[in-house]
Amino acid sequence: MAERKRQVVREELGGAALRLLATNGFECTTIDQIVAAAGVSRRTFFRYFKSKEDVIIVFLGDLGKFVLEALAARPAGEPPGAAIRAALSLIVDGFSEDPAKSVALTNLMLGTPALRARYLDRQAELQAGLAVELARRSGADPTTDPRSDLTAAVALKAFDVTLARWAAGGGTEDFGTILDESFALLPTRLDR
Amino acid sequence: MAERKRQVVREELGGAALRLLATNGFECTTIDQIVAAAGVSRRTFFRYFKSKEDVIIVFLGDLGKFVLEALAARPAGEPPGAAIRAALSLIVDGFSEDPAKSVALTNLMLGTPALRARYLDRQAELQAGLAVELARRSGADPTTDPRSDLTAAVALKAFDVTLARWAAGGGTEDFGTILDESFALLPTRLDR
DNA sequence: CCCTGCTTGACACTTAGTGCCATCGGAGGC
DNA sequence: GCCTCCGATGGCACTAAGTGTCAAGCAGGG
Repeated sequence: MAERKRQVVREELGGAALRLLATNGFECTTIDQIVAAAGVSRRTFFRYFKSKEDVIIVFLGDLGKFVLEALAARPAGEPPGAAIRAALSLIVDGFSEDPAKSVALTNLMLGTPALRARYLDRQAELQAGLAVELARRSGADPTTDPRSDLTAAVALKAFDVTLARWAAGGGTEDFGTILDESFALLPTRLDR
Repeated sequence: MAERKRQVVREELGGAALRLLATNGFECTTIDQIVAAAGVSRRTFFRYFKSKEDVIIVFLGDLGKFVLEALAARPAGEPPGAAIRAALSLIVDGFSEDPAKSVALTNLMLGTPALRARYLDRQAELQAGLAVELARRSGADPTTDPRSDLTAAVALKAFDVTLARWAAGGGTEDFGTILDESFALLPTRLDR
């Protein structure tokens, strides 16, 4: 009940922030503007988000967790590249639900230094998670063998390249298709 | 003459900042402390550095430029992986000049979220630069062909893994050797 | 000697982010 | 129906990062 209410405020705040940030840019939008639009106090904002960046970045953390779960659920015999590609489908589907919003968010994130930096940091975290999962699947020791780490890095970079290209094209191309292309063009086949 | 003086102040400021940041941590060190140690005013600090993060991050930009120049100077026929590895020797040498300081700096950077994020952003910039240079060497069109981008990403990730491992080991191992190992363990050979 | 250009310090101001406390409103016990 | 407890909120004060502005100091050059 209280939980429900909290969720409402969170969405109101997130929605107002997203709208303003996408319109005015990250640096030019102040938290006072956001809370005014959402109808709560400044102090309340910081009870829902750790920082201004956090409004945009938080959901990436959940997304990463879902991808990790998806990877863990892939069949054991599947090659690493295919497994990661499949796990990423989750994000691909998310994007196609509301392409316009996804493109706006992506451009905001990739176009704002502070946000881009945070995005990369989150991605590095995900990469580490993927690496331990890949190591578990292959039976390698991730502390001494960097191969799974490198494989995860390569796969995520393919995703990165795809994301940039997709957003640059305004989201008109099919994300899944470009992603497959990127994986195919990888300077390795990621099949072990 | 004025230029000389400016350089002195810059080094004084950078040195004081580095010492304090390494000792007290990034968040716990205030700019007031830094300028007090360096003997200049708060305002002057911001005439030399854009932000607190900048003190640590600026030199990465120069480093990146040097690496790009080094890559451009490699013989045309050399495979991409070998060329990048060779270009990175520059950084390897820089590290071995003062290992203790390098390790401290690395740990500070990788251990502080804000700095790590900026580091990754700089690295992404370098990656883009490497990609256009690789494309130029291979005659590919970087706007449509993501292969050079992916190759650069893979190589830098090998560097990343190496850096983390080297810093974790306290800088006792030989950086160049671990870097070679990482490149050898890459899930691809980067030879085209 | 004075003029010019550059660097610096001081002050004021905006904004992000945090700690603290008073208040309000709903859920449940009597 | 009333009281109580608890979580959410708002307001206030405070620290710290940055930025704009201006006046003073300090070179070198005519």
